[in-house]
Amino acid sequence: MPSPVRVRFAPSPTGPLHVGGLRTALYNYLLAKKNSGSFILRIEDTDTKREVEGSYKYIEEALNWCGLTPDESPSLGGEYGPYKQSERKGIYKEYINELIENGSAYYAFDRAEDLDKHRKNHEKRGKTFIYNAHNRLKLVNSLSLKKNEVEDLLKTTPYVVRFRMPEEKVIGFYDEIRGKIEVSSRELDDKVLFKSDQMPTYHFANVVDDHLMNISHVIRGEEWLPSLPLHVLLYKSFGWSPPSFAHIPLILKPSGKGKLSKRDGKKFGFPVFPLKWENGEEEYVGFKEFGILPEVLINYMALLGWSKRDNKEVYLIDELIESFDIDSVGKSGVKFDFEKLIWLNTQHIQKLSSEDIIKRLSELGEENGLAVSKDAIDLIKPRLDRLGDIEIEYGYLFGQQEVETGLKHKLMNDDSLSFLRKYKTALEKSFGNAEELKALLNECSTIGFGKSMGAMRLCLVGKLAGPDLFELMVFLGKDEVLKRVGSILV
RNA sequence: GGCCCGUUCGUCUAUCGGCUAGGACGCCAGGUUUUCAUCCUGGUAAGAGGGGUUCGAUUCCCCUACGGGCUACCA
Repeated sequence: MPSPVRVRFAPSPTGPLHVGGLRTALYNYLLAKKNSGSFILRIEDTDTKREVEGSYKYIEEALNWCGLTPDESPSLGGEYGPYKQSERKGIYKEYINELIENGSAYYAFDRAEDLDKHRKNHEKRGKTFIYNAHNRLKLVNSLSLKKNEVEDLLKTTPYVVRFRMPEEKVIGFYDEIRGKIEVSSRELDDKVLFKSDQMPTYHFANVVDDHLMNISHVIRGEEWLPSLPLHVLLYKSFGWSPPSFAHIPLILKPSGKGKLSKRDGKKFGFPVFPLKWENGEEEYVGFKEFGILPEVLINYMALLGWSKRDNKEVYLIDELIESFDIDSVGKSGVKFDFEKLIWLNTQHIQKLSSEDIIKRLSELGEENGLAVSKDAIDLIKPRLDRLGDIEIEYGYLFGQQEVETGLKHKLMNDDSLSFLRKYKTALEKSFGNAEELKALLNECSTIGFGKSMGAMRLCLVGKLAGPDLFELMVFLGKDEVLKRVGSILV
């Protein structure tokens, strides 16, 4: 029987969850669910200085909103807890000692300033300083010092624990997406595993936790690929068998260079976070507030870097779980395409019933007191591309709108005004269904059907847009229609 | 600078040695809708460059270019 699939999403609480992180979480989730496995949320808060208040809560809420609910997490608990690395300090201490004892790691006492100096000196000579087999005996550590010196220093000075990288060794490893990769250990350095504040670094905590939590597959961003050899060596040093690894490509800016960053949202005019994020001066609108459906965000993130041969584009989460496979994930960085997200949103919205849309709107708290009736949604659904700003975009459904002055000058002449007067009088006497209203307009029209509609539309909507004129009239009702026509006649 | 990863229409992608290189978004044109949107039809547009291997390369190999990542007691 194969061992169960257990995957983890392991963000640092250094700010809101961004789309890259969301996609990593999604791919992990899909792999877990496809294999009836577990999806674990682990918080990697080993750098206390960079921790941002509210991040954890945000990450959890964002995952829940998207439907990527973990099976085990800091707040849910689970058999393999604690799920916050800051609460696992004792565990790391125990395991780091094991590595020191078996000779895979050693103490180092170099001051940060001294190492910086070395780096700068090397740089000046066009070289790179690496803390490795070539240099470590010239530096201050338990490999270069005598035993009693080390013992003294351990009591008096801060120290770190470094990995003892083999001098010359080809490290081969396998990535599910990229295949076989080989690196010479000569290029690698003696990475710090344990910091002087007694906290582990990412590399160490990550390996220990993945092993202890019985993680079967590690799916993470491509930025970790260069440190994979180190991680593989760490597993070896412990005598553990490593999980399988898949490094997924990064999400890039829509245009220009580099990774998608939180500033890009403002720059390009779209959200980059699932939910609203406020932190002091910072304030970002999320996809949720913008009116993107959570299932659409998920659908789009899945498609960004992954596809099936069948050309299918519109997926529900269950279909994704069914179809997903890690080796169909692309290798190259992908640019975020907001237009396509909006298109997908439209597609999903059209599949919802008007009742569903109203329910979604009320969940969003979309506009308090705004009475979005089923009739209103029926009217605008085909042109609904997002669930945000309905009271602005379709304000004419809920109250009279300012008439665009340019159009007013263009369309409102003596002829059209006299038509409107005539139609208004007729409507006062008889205001029937859409069909009848249309016939009535035809009767009253002195300026041609098209122009008459234009004039009416301008009165009711304020611009030349919107749903079918006669259905709109029925929706607004006699009084409102007469009021709006009346106000333009004044 | 060093190391690692990548490179098919503007964008997301299909193709796992036989290609008239397919789909989707966008854009353009036409049709339906007496507005707009929806919808339908059609069009636009791609294998970074150079060497190999091969009967045949987008597919395999090498070089170059470009893009991205890493190079912290950050993750």
